[in-house]
Amino acid sequence: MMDQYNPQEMEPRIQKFWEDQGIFRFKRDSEAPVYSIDTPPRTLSGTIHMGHAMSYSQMEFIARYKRMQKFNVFFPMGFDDNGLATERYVEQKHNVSSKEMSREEFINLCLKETVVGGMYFRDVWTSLGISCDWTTLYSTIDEHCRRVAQRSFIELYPRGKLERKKDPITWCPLCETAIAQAELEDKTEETFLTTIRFVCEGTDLPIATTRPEFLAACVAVVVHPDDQRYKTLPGKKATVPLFQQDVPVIADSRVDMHFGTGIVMICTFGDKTDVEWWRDYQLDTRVMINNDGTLNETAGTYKGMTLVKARNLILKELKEKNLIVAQEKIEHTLNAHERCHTPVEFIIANQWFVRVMDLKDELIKKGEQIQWFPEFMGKRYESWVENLRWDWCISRQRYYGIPFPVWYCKKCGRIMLAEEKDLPVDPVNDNPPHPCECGSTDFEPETDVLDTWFTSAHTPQIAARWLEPDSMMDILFPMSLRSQAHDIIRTWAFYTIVKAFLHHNSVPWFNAMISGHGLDEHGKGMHASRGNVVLCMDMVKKHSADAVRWWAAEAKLGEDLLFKEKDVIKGYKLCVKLWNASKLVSLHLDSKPERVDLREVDRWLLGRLDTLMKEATEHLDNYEYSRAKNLLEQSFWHEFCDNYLELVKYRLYGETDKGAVYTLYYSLLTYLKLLSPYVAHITEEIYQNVYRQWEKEVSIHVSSWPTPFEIPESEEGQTLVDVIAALRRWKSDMGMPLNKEVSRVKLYTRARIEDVEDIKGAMNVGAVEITSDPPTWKEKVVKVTPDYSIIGPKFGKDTGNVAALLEKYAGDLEQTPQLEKDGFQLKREYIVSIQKEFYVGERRVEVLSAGDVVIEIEV
RNA sequence: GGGCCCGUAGUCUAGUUGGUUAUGACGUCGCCCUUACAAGGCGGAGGUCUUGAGUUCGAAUCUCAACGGGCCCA
Repeated sequence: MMDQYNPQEMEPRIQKFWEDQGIFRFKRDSEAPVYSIDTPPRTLSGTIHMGHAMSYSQMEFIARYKRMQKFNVFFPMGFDDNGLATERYVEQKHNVSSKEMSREEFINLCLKETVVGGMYFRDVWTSLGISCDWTTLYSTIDEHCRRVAQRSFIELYPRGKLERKKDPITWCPLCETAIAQAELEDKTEETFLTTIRFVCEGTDLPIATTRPEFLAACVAVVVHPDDQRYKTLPGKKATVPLFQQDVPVIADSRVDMHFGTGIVMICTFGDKTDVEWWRDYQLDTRVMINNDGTLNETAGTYKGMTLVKARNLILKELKEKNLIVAQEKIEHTLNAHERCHTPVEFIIANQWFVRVMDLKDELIKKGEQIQWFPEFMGKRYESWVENLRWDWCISRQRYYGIPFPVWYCKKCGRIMLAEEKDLPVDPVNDNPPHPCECGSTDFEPETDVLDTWFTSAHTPQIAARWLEPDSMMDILFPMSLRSQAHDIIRTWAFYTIVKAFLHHNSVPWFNAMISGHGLDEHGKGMHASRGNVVLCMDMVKKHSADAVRWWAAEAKLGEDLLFKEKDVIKGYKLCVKLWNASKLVSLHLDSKPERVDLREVDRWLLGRLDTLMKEATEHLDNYEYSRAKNLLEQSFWHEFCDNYLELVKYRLYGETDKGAVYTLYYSLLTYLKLLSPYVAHITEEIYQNVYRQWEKEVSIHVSSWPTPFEIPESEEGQTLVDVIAALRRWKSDMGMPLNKEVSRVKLYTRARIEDVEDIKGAMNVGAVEITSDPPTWKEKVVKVTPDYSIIGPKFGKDTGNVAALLEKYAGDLEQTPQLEKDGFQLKREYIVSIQKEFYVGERRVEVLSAGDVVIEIEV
């Protein structure tokens, strides 16, 4: 029996039921086709807010839908607790610094937080009803993941795909580690553009720069080859002020002639383009900064200073020596580390790289083999790969990560890799497998750790237990779907494609569903620092998990969704409506109904549902869950509740109408199934209460996705629904109860109406007459409402007379837009409304229209 | 500067293989506690579909340009 909708009691009970029944377990031995999802492992951040709730809900809708399509759905879950994100979280939470504790101690603290965080995540996802298979749970620091990452390393190195080189890399001075190109973000900053006087063979050369502190590291100056001002310069030497080194003048068309003076200085290394030009022209290297950000001997008298301090002193010295030509304030964009927003520097150091620059063409081809939703996201991937200028740096000078399986021979410098049987290893604590070829047993362990992405690029393989005795790679890889947000196309998506290509010569997944972000009500990302975080758990407790999920389903694929609490409330209202409609239906079901002859209105509803099923299915097949949801919402609320339920009620009281019961049973079941991927709990509860006794599947979520009844949409049914709706509106306007008796109704129409029982029954009409003749009423204007806001100012004291004339000639004004009467110009627009009465002989009737039908009501 | 996405009532939004009167919700105003539901029902007001040009019998929809917003990369 259905009482009241009570999500607080019901949802946890339903979640426990799902878990107890193992509804979401992947079935290894099943014959059913597999649908696998490469899910994003959550990083440890201490909170799960509505943005996270949105993105996980979206893949969750697809998982539930595919399950009902009878796929054996693999929906794994993992935690990405390895790496900088965790380190920073732990440092902040415990107010410690990784540099001030022992490596061991810090790693243990991270591991402890990982366990705490993991439990929290599981609680939140469970309370939201995320239908992942918790038996698949992994963490990117666990033994299997360490083995996968290290195994990838020892496989790729001998194949020449990895390289250790002393090369410029982007360096985060705050995190004190190398980072990859993909981890940079743009940051706009206001700064000074200073024009400095260089000298070239006796003449002055004005060079504009935003970083005068890099003068000591200047190795070349560049002009545009077409720049008439500097036509003669390329090939000559320029002398750098203060430091007096001579540098070549180069011509390159990448120089913006119109920026500054049109001459650019190249330093090793002030920014990314410096590195690129240094590479292209094989320029000298004058490294000026140490890894701690201070200056070295190249900076001469500025040695030992920080960049900021040196900058001020250099500017001062330039000014004193009259070497500054101009200075202006400008906005410019620089590169910052996306995790801490610190502007990056460029240093040269020994680091490990994955050689992705060699693979660009093939990686673009792989991208083309993946179907992207929305389609344009594929172009984002492609343009990222096309524009790549750096190999992927995978060395991180951190602690909490997966170690490189590498030692270096102290005697001959050879690189020693771990052997596969020993993985995972920690070279700091473990010994190399055998002595070096040179005979030495004296080794230096690699103390850097691998970039987190080196591991999380393997999420499909990790979830599929690659290389383990229980590997499911053969049935799970490539995966069916990757679901992620667009901001990590250049990291997670890209790296995953790289790894799948290198190890399996394959795409990692066939489809990629790229979502937007869940933002706060002003369109800003949710961050603790902004104080705008709305926790998923709070909204679930306040409004129900289904309400939160309904909100999440609002987001169009690929687009951002703003959090507005009233939209969550909307989800709650839908649940209440669904609950109450189901309650009404359930009161009239006492057995599984047999198929019987249906009335036109029944055929209308089932025909509409057929269309709905086809459209919703098509949308879901294209991952357009929000379009399917919109159609469902409108059909359920308006067609089912407002129209069908209202007009079928009269058939439910008294003797059982088998057609009505049949239609209600299957239409409600269909709506429940179609809605179940979204509002998963309430649909399960109703299924269990109402349908489980007659339907064989243990849960609605493993029942079959509905298939059409193959009933064509009924035109006559549509006409009847329209007529009944018009009569309902009319009664409502008249302030009549819906069941108030109407003695007679006459329909003027050419539409086919053969059966008027539903009009009589639903609207309590004594007799219904149908004619295809045109109506022959006499019209009588009973009330004219003039627009006093127009005629008042216009006619002044004559307003009253004009109002009377408007009333008198209202009928004529309907035929012609204006008339002159008694010296007044009367216009149709002076009238707000004309109320008419219609008469058949002396009998007054009400007249309504509904589609092609004109309705005459005897009153 | 390059690439991509977007512009529809006060707000959010549907509709984009061209086809009558542009969808729904929130908000607002009015009426109604009709036995599933007042977190409900019915109705009203509110739109130059950013602007301009083009293609067409016909454009929110296609083309071009402009303006505005967003994201990514320089």
